[in-house]
Amino acid sequence: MGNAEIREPKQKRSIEKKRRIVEAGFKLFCEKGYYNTNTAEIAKEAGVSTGIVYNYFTDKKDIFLDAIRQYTDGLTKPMYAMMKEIHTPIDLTNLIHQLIAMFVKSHYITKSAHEEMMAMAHSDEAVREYFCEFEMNTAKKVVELMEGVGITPSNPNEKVHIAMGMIENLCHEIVYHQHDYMNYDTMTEEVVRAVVLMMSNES
Amino acid sequence: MGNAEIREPKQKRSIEKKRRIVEAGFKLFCEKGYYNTNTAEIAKEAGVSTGIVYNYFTDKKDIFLDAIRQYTDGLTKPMYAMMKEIHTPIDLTNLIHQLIAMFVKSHYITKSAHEEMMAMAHSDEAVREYFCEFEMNTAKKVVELMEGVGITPSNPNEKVHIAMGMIENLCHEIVYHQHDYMNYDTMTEEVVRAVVLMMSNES
Amino acid sequence: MGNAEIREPKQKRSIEKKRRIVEAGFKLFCEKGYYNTNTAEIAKEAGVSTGIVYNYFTDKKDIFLDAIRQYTDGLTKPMYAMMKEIHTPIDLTNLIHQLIAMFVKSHYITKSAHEEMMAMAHSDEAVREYFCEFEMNTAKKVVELMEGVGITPSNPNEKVHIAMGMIENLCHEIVYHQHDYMNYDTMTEEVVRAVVLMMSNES
Amino acid sequence: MGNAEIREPKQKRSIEKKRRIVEAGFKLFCEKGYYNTNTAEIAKEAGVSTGIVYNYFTDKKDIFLDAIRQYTDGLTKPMYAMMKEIHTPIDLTNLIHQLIAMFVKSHYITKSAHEEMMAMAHSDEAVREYFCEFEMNTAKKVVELMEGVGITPSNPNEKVHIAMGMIENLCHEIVYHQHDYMNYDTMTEEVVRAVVLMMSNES
DNA sequence: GATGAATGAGTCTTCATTCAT
DNA sequence: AATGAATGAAGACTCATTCAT
Repeated sequence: MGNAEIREPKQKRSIEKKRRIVEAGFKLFCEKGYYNTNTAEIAKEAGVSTGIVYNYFTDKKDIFLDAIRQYTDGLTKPMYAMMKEIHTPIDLTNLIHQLIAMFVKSHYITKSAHEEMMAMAHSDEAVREYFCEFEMNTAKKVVELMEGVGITPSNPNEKVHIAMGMIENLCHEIVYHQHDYMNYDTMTEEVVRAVVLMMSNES
Repeated sequence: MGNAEIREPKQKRSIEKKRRIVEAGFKLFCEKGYYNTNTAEIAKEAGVSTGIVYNYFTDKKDIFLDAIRQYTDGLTKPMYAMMKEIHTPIDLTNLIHQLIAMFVKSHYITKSAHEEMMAMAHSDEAVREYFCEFEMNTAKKVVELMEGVGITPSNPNEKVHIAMGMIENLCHEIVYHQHDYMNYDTMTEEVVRAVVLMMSNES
Repeated sequence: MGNAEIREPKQKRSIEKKRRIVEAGFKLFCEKGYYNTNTAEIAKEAGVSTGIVYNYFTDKKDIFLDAIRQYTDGLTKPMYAMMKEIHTPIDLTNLIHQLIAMFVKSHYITKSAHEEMMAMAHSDEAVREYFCEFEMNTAKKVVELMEGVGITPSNPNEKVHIAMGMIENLCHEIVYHQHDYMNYDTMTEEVVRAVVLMMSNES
Repeated sequence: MGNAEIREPKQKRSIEKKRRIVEAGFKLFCEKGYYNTNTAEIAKEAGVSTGIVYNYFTDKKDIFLDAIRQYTDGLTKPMYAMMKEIHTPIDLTNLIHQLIAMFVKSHYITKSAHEEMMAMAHSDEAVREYFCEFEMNTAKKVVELMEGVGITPSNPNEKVHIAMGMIENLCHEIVYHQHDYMNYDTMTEEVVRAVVLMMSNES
């Protein structure tokens, strides 16, 4: 039946249009959630007609998948860039601080993309797979980069995973929850300390 | 809306019926997500008619709110119970291990309730509020209990929050992601070590 | 996902409602064709809401399938009934005349159901299958009935098929085309004569 | 609508392009039906842009009308050619056999064009009219040709119509339905016999 | 209290047709 | 003449909620 062909835009204008749709979708998904955003809104936000969306994406979920690709890239690219700049000797404490600052900034930008992605991962195999691979790749990359600068803890995979989770949680806390019985500077200090301690435990 | 009165069931049979609806909703929300579960399914799973659901709940979201109440209770009650049993002197390492084991068990039961809840928190003020308060109360309670058994780290609020986040992440990792490049026993060891180290840092 | 359950109505009122929907669909499909009839129109014509249609049918095509079932039943039932009444000795000429009269009447009622069905058979496997089986069963039944009254031509299957086709064409001609350069009484006479001749050719 | 002028192409290249579009449309309509074929597919199959289609045709239905013109021409031209070659004395049996062979061949080529056309005739006045006239003209022409070779049955119009219908049905049966309880050689024999008998009945 | 049939607004998606280039 | 990206109206189907019984 529907052999609507999805064109991978090569023209500059088309690329730009596709980008605008993804961006619009991403923004709305984050603000209101996937299921509370309809395609008409996305199209309107992107400044295009509803029909054209389906020239670039197979369906609504396809927009979402592209959106989380953008989100994860936005998260990892600056991290990798930062870590490539590092040269020994390293002040690990300082480095983690910088990483956290960077992540917090990303979180402010990407808003609630992460939770939305996690939630989608329940019911959607493609999202789950993407997310799982993303986590793995990121962790591996970080382990590599750490090795490159002489940080070689025992159980590096596990530690990196734990540390990334802690940082992730911290960012969320800072960006969203704003529990007023906590001091976020203090919390950050504690996270940094814990991560540094963990990574210092040489094998 | 209208003047549909939501009755708080006093009769035993009614209480039981309401409980069954919440349980059915909880189960299905976890399995398939809030938006992929419809009220007819919930009613069927609960063994009641679709109409009766609206005698006990104002709307679908109301079921969800009750469901997450059940989820959080299921999470915290066993924890509180366990911690009340503790008497000094404490083997903190062992205690954390036990806590993790307990959480993992809860996670296996409650499945993906947590992510679903987080995702709903975006678009729904009531959910967000509930969740925020829940986290705060739990953390405070834990701090209290810790004090009671003589564990008094510096920045207790922040540390408890961080530790709970780590344990939460660990559980998720164990229950869902199954990254095969990681050893979960090792990961657990590392989490326990980090938490113990953190909590041992007396003020 | 959608496990919308199609209920086979047992209640009198429900059966009546399902019947009304099929009838409305049948009428509109015949008048305007399958693709020019939308579900809202069917619902309106049946005097029900659009939603309720999907309680009784899985989709639009399901209505169509039921409609053609009704059409074919309407076609064959009176034929079978008539043939059962026959007792030897037979006036074959008279019988064929009666059959044609009956079919013409059915065609006036069912309008263009037949062509619509044939057209649908192209693109839809279920329709094709149903139609093919229907033709076979009808032909076999007719052969049987003929044997029962002592009409035993050579190649009965083929002849019955040919004869039914001729009668079908004749009916269509009479009901729809109204070519004014032809005399339909004459045409009928000729069809009857040809069929009688064919069937008289004993094996 | 508008003032979109449909140009009747005079240029060789344009004529060729229009022909390609009709051919593509015809092919796809037959394969998948009118409503399951979209203009983009037709354009692609024809190797032209979607836009150019509307330079040669007012709308989608216009392509269809041209396509059935092509279909009917493909059907009648070889028939007329064959009948012109005939000289008395005639072996009517043999002639009908040849005609059937020719029609079957046409049917294999044109696939399901006929049913599609019939179905469209319901909802579209232009199609109905075209088809009605086509049938009439063909029948008249056949009667003429028959007279030319000395075949002059009583009621020639009616008989030709009936005979053409029988042959049409036979072809469809052979090409599409493939009922395996029938022998198509036998069926063909019977059709030929019936037609010959009918035409031999001189007035 | 209980049922489940009924409602109809809302959603994703398609596609004939147009138009800027 | 030609392109193919863009439009937007229309349609099939879903589902939270209501209400007659």
